Amino acid sequence: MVQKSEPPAAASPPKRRGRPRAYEPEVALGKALDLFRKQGFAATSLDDLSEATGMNRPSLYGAFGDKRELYIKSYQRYREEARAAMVEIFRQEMPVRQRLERIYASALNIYLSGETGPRGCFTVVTAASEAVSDPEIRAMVLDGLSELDKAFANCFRKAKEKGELPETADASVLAQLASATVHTIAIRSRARVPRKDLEAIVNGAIDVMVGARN
Amino acid sequence: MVQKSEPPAAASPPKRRGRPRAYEPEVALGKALDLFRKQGFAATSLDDLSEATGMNRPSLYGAFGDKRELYIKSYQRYREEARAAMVEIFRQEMPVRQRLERIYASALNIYLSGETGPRGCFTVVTAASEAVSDPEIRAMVLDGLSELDKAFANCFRKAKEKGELPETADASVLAQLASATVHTIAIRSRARVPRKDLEAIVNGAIDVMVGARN
DNA sequence: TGATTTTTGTACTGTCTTGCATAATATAAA
DNA sequence: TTTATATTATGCAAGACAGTACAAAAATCA
Repeated sequence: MVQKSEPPAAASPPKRRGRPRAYEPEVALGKALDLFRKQGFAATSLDDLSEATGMNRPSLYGAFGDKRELYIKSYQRYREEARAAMVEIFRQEMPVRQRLERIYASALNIYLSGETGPRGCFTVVTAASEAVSDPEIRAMVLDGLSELDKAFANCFRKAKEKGELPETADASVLAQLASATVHTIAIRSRARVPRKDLEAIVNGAIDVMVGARN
Repeated sequence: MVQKSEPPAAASPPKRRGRPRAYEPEVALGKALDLFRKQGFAATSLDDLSEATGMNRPSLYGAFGDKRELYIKSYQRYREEARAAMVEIFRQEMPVRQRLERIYASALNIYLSGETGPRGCFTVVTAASEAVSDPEIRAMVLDGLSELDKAFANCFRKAKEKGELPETADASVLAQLASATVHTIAIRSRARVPRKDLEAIVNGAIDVMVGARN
């Protein structure tokens, strides 16, 4: 029930009035995200979240609002992390094949990590569950799906410009295949398909998308 | 709370002793499946199931066991239906492209139907949720995933034999792409991506897999 | 008709759940 | 030292939940 009683230790000590927080919101949100990813929304109780974050229930409400709001904030955090990883991979110049390999390696690392089981893709997990009945969550999931599509489309468009792909290649069709490959490994990782099988799927898909390695 | 009070009306009236059932197990299981697909395991209460099936809770227990057993039986029912649809499509001889079109059309019909929202693919939904923590359910999901892979692999192998695909085509790689396409439309359908977008994804994928239509 | 069997319907138990009210605690400001 | 403020911790209230016990009901069999 204690997260780490050290004072914030942030760069600027803000000299806040009142009793100091016993938690760091960033850390707590990360813990909540981990739990939601593992168990889903409905199967995760506030007591579970309280234990995982080291915050008691009233503090959770004060910091993040009710369970649904906490879920939404957890999802936004997830998206930020995923986007950061993507941006990092897109910053440098490199051949398409290599870029795709990096993207899928990053995705596999994210999906397969987790102490008590593979964490999978939170967008996919949320699409399968809460997105159906909650319009606001659904809108976020749709945005997440299309962000991935767009990133891949961009990737293939650039490759065409650089002459790495034939002029006849359809960037958006390839992008949807690339997204589909992400989705299939996200699903399979949840069912604990071994990493090497997932890597084989990725390699086969890359060969089809950009041509087999000479 | 009443499913239809008519007597079984089945082909052979079995003359069972005791008070007759007020429900038909097959019908009730179908209703339970519908609800589980829509809401998932954790978000579905026994009261919900009781209302949907027209059976009261004790009858549910008597007929199907506890909630988890009912979920498992619902999933098995789903698989039987999915398999029946597949077998039907594989019975007749036809070109690969047409067979793929039929398979995806059938999948889309299953995923998009549902009065209160798209029902999606129960294998995918279950993989994302219960499969992580429940080994028995996970085993069933893995079986479902590989059954689809195998069906597609068979389809492509036959196509190679008939000369519809080049000898260099890798049936198992194509099969995993075909499965990935099923998974991506299953996910997207849950986020209520419009049917025509899903059809575009399917058509693009088919073109990549078996070559664009002249 | 009465006994037997099977299922239904009601009600109950104990646990878990969410959300909040209230008091105790720890800090800064006056 | 006192006061104001922000947070923690305890605990409560109302309801949802899973699962079961038990009596009433509806059929067959003797």
